[in-house]
Amino acid sequence: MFPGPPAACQEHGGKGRFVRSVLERIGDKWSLMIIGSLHQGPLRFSALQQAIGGISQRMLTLNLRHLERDGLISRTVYAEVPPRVEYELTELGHSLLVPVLDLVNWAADHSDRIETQREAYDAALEGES
Amino acid sequence: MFPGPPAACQEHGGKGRFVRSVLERIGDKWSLMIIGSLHQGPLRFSALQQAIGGISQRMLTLNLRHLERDGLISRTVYAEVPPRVEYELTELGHSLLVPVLDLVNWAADHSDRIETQREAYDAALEGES
DNA sequence: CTGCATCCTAAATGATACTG
DNA sequence: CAGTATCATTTAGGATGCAG
Repeated sequence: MFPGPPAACQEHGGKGRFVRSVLERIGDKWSLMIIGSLHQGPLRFSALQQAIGGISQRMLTLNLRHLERDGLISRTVYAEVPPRVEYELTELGHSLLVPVLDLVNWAADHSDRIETQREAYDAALEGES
Repeated sequence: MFPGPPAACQEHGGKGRFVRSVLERIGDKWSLMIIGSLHQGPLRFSALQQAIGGISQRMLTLNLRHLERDGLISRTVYAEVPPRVEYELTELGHSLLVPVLDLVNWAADHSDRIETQREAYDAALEGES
């Protein structure tokens, strides 16, 4: 399943085979934000789309299926009109929520510093050319 | 810079504007693994490529530039023959390392359970069709 | 060894229209 | 409302060749 011959994350014993695919899922463009958006409880499809902002209906659907496949979120359909579908973190998803929120908080705490770094980097490039 | 009109991660005050771009960088397919691979100290280009496994030269170069631009890693060129280039986490990168390693450890701890979930999900789909 | 440039393919994503 | 399906576009990614 993994192309490279050497271990992906050798620091975690021999079972690192799947660690990589898990990281790839977590490292999806939207997964972190989806999981983070569900931290306070279940949300329905449209609410989730609003909370994330900028994600298309198609991408949200696809990513939700992926996360559901991995057992990180659950999908509940209510037989009503109009139909209502709620997504919620599973127990497994909640355990992932802890490190994910740490990461989101880190991003929030350091976002302006990174912004500064980017500007400095870009400015230095202009000076070279 | 962000398409969606509503706040990206509203749970973090008004400065959530850049949080999203930071999360997108962190959520890059390779960034997590690159940062994780540097946790024990500096690595040169080829060593990094081996440690990650499966990443092409081009992608590694590009991702390293991105991380360098964000001030997360530093690039040091040694004037030798053959040339040697070492990449190392900056102070900012080290602070990110903490939550990143938590995430990697989570992935390692739960990879087999997720693998099971995936198989169950796929099996259930076959039963439907 | 490092890494940039180029070409080319595969995958991700957006827009739109349509269905239960 | 919550999708699915399709098409068109963009982007990521790999392969190769060349340069410092």
